[in-house]
Amino acid sequence: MGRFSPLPALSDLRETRLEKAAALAALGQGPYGLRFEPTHRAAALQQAHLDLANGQERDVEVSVAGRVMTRRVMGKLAFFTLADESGSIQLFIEKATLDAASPDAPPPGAFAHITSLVDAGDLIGGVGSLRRTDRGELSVKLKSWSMLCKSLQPLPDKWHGLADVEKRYRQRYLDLIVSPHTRETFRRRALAVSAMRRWLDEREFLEIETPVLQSVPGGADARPFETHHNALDLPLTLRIATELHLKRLVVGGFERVYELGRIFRNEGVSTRHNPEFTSVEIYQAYADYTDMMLLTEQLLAHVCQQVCGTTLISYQGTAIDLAPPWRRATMHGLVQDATGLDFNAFSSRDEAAAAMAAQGLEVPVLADSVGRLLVEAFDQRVEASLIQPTFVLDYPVENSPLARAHRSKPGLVERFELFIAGRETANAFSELIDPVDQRQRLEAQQARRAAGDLEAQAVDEDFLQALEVGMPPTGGLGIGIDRLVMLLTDSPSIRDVIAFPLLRPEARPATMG
RNA sequence: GGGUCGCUAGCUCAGCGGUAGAGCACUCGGCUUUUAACCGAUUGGUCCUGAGUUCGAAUCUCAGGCGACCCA
Repeated sequence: MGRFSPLPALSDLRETRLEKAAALAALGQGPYGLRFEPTHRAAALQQAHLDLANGQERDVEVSVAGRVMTRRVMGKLAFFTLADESGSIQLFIEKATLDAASPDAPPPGAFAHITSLVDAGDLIGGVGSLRRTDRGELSVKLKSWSMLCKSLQPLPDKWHGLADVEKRYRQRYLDLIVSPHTRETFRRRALAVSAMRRWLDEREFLEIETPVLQSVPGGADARPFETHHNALDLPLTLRIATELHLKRLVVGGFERVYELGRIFRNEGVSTRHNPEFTSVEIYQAYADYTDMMLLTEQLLAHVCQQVCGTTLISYQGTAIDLAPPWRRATMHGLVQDATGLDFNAFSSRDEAAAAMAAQGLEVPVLADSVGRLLVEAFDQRVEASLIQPTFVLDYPVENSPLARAHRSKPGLVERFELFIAGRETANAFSELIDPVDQRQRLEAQQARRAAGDLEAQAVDEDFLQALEVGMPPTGGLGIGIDRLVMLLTDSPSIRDVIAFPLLRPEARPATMG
């Protein structure tokens, strides 16, 4: 039993539909058809018969299948709109034609059956010739039809569609049935993901799946979901990143690897966050973060071109140009431009904090170093302003425990994050491969963890062991697929690009408990 | 976590202290060129839940639930 117990009024509607299903069964045609072979999809038919003039017929036999979206019945003539995945086409249902072509139908005949037993929402198949009506609507002039699935539930309002945002997420199937825009969003998402995989595969990147269940979560600053393995009596967490396992694969000799898959972070829900989301992480041996910048530009411009047909897109009314090359700027430079503060000049955390406070910036207690304050200042004053694609370079080492120390700037690491439309969209490093340095960095993280920072990373001994065996210099990159798809589909909320976003379970009346 | 807004028929919404409403959908009747078809009639309600104020609450108050948006 589902969570949606039918309300009394709804059961009346449902009851009538069940009665119609029974009537269909009594006519020898059940409410649930077997196979049906459509010769065409609606869009293909529309395309192929553009030349058919109004009021003209074309004596070809076609068959179509889909969901009845609207019904207009007038005496001895009826028009149904039939929608399939490609689009829709009208059924021209004439009593004389249909009854003559279906002599087997018992009285009162085939026309009476289709008009009285088929509701909006039902899936039917139809066979007939083509006719463009006087009003210019290409139609299948019906000779026979069959019920493929009797729907027991009413469709959402045919004019307003599904306006209730919550219902759109909870009953996504309804949203998909009535909202072409929603269908297009998920079609584009699939296109983006497959274009990305193809691009990587063509460049000899190997996709290797790594564990979702892990005993030590690592690779990102985030709280994990916790679970438990019964047979081993083992506490486990769901992965918060794929980084540490992909690096083990690089140690193992795979020089170009990636994984495109689901990540889980136990954090709040917002228009930009869903607890499970999709990322792709890409590792290339013998490369560094400058190589990853080039790769990012080319990969994302390619995906955008494939999905949108152009690299010039519009996001929430703002034009964004994804054609490479993209702006590159250091975090220090951007913060100085925005606030006038030169974080290279500060010699202590307190000095930086005082300067920030003087500029009206918030100073969180957890930000206990000049570097962390720099990132704070960036988040508060710069991030939202980075609309066109921008690589932000050279992060403080404190915030980047897995990135390699900068080759020429002390205290910094070779890292960039990509911002588009004011949002972090990608994150990359020259990977830290020095096992001794890595151990110290993770131990420092562990200490923060012990001090109460629940998002600080843990020491992963097995990973450190792998680094001791030796990992080639490597460039690593992570891209948030959901945020990318938001951009490519002009979607304001991450929930618009996740078919079934996490929602609190619906409240049930106490009596149902 | 904070703020604002929302929750009334299957759907979309109005009603804001005095008999629970409209359009669409459903059901019935009419209609051979409709496409939000049209015309007529009839159905359909835990007004999110609970407590309070009141002669009287969908409406006012408080608490709770769920959601949306903005902020952190």
